Amino acid sequence: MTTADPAYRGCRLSRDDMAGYPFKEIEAKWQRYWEENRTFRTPDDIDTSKPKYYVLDMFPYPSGEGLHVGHPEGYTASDIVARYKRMRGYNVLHPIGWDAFGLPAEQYAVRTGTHPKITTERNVARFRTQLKSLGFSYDWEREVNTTDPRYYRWTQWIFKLLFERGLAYQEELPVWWCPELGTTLANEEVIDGKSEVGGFPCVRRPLRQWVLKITAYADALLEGLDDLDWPESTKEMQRNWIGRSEGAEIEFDIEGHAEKLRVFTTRPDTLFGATYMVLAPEHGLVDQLTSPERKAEVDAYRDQAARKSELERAELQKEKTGVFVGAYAINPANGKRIPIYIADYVLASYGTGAIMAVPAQDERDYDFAIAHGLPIVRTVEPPEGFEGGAYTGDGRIINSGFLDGLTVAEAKAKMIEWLEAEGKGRRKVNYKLRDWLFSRQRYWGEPFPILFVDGEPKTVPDDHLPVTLPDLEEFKPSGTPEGPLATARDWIETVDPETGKPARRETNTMPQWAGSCWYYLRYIDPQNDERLVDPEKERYWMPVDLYVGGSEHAVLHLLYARFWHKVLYDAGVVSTPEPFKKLVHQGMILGELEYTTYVRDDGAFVSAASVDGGRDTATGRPVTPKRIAEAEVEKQGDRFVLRADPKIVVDARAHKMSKSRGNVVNPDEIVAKHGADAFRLYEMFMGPLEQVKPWSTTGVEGTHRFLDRVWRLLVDERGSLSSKVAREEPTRDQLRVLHRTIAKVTEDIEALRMNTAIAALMELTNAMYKWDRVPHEAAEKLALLLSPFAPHISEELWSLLGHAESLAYAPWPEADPALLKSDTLEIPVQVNGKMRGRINVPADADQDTVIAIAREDDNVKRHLEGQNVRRAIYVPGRILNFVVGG
RNA sequence: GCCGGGAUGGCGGAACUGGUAGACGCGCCGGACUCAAAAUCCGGUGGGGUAAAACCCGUGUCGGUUCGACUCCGACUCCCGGCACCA
Repeated sequence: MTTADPAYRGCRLSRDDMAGYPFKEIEAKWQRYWEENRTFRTPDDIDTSKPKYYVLDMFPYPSGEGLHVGHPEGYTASDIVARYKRMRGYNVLHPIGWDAFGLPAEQYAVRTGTHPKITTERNVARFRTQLKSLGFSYDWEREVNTTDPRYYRWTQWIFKLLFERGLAYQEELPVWWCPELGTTLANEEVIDGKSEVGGFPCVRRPLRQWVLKITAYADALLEGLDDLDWPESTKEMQRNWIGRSEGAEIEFDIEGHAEKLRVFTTRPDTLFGATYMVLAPEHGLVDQLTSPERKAEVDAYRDQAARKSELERAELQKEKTGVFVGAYAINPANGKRIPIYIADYVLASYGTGAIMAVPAQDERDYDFAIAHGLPIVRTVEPPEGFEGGAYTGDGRIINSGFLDGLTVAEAKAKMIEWLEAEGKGRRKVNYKLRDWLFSRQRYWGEPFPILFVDGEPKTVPDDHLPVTLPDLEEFKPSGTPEGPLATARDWIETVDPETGKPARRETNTMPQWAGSCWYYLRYIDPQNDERLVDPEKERYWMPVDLYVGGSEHAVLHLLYARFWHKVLYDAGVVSTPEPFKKLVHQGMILGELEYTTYVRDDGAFVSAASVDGGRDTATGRPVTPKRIAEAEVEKQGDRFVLRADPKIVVDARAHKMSKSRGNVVNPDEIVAKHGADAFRLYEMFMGPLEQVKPWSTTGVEGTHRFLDRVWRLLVDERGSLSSKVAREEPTRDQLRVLHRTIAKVTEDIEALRMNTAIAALMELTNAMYKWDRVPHEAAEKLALLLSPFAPHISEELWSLLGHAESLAYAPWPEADPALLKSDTLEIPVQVNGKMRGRINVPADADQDTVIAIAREDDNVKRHLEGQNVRRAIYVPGRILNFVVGG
């Protein structure tokens, strides 16, 4: 680092803001210093003998709204760790970039005609300014942007790799088609039959699509989870999403037909109890199996099922509908004829799209059997007194021939053995995970590096990458399943560079997930035009040591990224099987706590306890919610009531921030009013990082006040170092407080407990206010400890304390264990587990001494008076408990 | 319905392996400074009780283990997040 330019040091700190320290000048000054001195630049040629730490933030989508207060929460936590690790001597990689492809920019383009590139540039510029204003220690020279052709060239390169490895294929698939958006959507972008963006109705229709074979990695993705330091809930969500289940595939003969019916079951042990079969309405054999006299009914049912939205199918689940197709299958275990039905409670997309129904051991089958008068044969003996219909627990096998008397687990194994010996079935593992629909009919996404030559797809040669997006005049979705790119004739019609034959380009583009699947690799080597990432650099920096981002990405982004990473690992491009070693989700920040009353149409207040569905339950008349001030309510028992009329219960809760509710907090305003340091500090002080927590305006004022106190402790009215700061040795007591704080802050940062680390710094400051003079050393340590949290003020204090260089690489203070202990201890004394007094004892006092001192305490003495002390339990240094009585 | 997380003062939260419940901050109350206000500084602040103490109650509910439980065990209530006919 270069010596601070006198221009910075001489920066006049204006005194017009009498209310507090001059944070505006300080923050602007240090942001400029860091930028001009490239303080947080992580060089390409690095001393690799030093340990590394890769701290990654989930990069933002640069929306037109700008940053919201949720972004800086995770970003501040990771920045604290990055700054801390630098001071501990690590090489730190702490980058940021832009996930800038996506629907909003395209929709904006449709509305206004503004090219998404323009919108994106504008939004990125705004985000960049906002992030810089918060003092994050990113290496800005490593910024990546998924919409930059130099970046998406490598996204395309990875797609080629997937294609060449047989992991990308085309298929006619029923996909969600949204007429309003004029595009298809992935399953996860459709909620209850409506588009996630916009809430427009969607229908399913078949379309030629690119699909990635993520199912080939299902087991690897499942097993890889075990060793990851990730939130258990997220790992569990991924496990459920993959949905591995073990069982058997069984073949049923069909009476009078050559075809066999294959089903998947996790309960092969119950085969003897299979009394009918069900096909999904979409199943391929339905037409063949339907008898002429049943055809009308079956067709009607299928039509009806096809028209039902997912929502309706889900909501009508109480009633199990279905129709008999007029054919029978033969149960391979007992040779019995069992009827075949179609019913929409069987999903076409899972397993084989057909099931064997065992009503005695499956609730859904039981409901259906009852509704359609089908036989129910128990094959597992329920426990005595069992009242329900289907029994799904363990027990002894009955009515099952050669399985009788076994447990469920034993019978499963034996049945599979039998099926395999008889050639009627086999062991089988099934997954809920489906292959990943990877194409979108949009403009603002990565083009596929694919040419169709003679109707066959082939990849574009590497030296012709990237395939760049053509500039369009018109961004409207064509309204047909062909995307907007279909209108770019000159772009589509091209020549295969390898054969010279005419070729057509793929007009689909990749989904937004593509760019975010591998961006963490590009940060390592962002300018490399020869390779995706230099292998040597990759080996040094990977894996990501800490990844911070929202839990809304718990499944999709994090699963897709792991999938790509594993493919790259198998291809030898990366050196680790998993990309993200430790993962943390920041909790959502809600709006300020609100008190809400309900006002009836006649103007009367209605108690929140008797409001349901927007109506007063007593009179049935409509009510409107009305927000009221905190001063108007008081707590009574476990609820809040109106102060003026305690019969009226008031709702007290914090809501998600939303424009419609008008409770959105704008970070720019907070920074302008209280400064970036106070803002960062407050975001961390609110509570545990992972927890959902409500915003509080007075809370920010509190952290601002704390920084004012720190400033006034060390700086006088003229902006110079206070005369209280003295070149003198700290006393033993001062050292103890100081070193306890060092130990606490260090442990807390390591464990990401930023809230308690800040509390410790506040305690230290409170203690220092009681000192007559502040030893220089103590002031320095305070500045260093505070610097990861509130870097600007800390740098300014550090500089006032006589340092010419930034503290960004100053060694982190070490706690001396010898200084943590005090000479005397305060020991709480209990009698029969109840607190009766406190005594002061020498730190090295033995049990007998402690007991003797305790017996002298007046209050303890009174409780021991005339009592028989049966035991005295002394936990050294912690507590003493007398057990008395008969 | 299933899976995961949670419930502690007026509010956000703290209490690490069972050992002083309520750190720290907000809010509120009182005092100092000021003509006054703001800002700042000092003190108080779970509920009851007392002149002050003592003492009693208190970590969603009920029960258990223990010298001792916010913490461990069992049952339950409510809240938040996710999945949801996955055979």
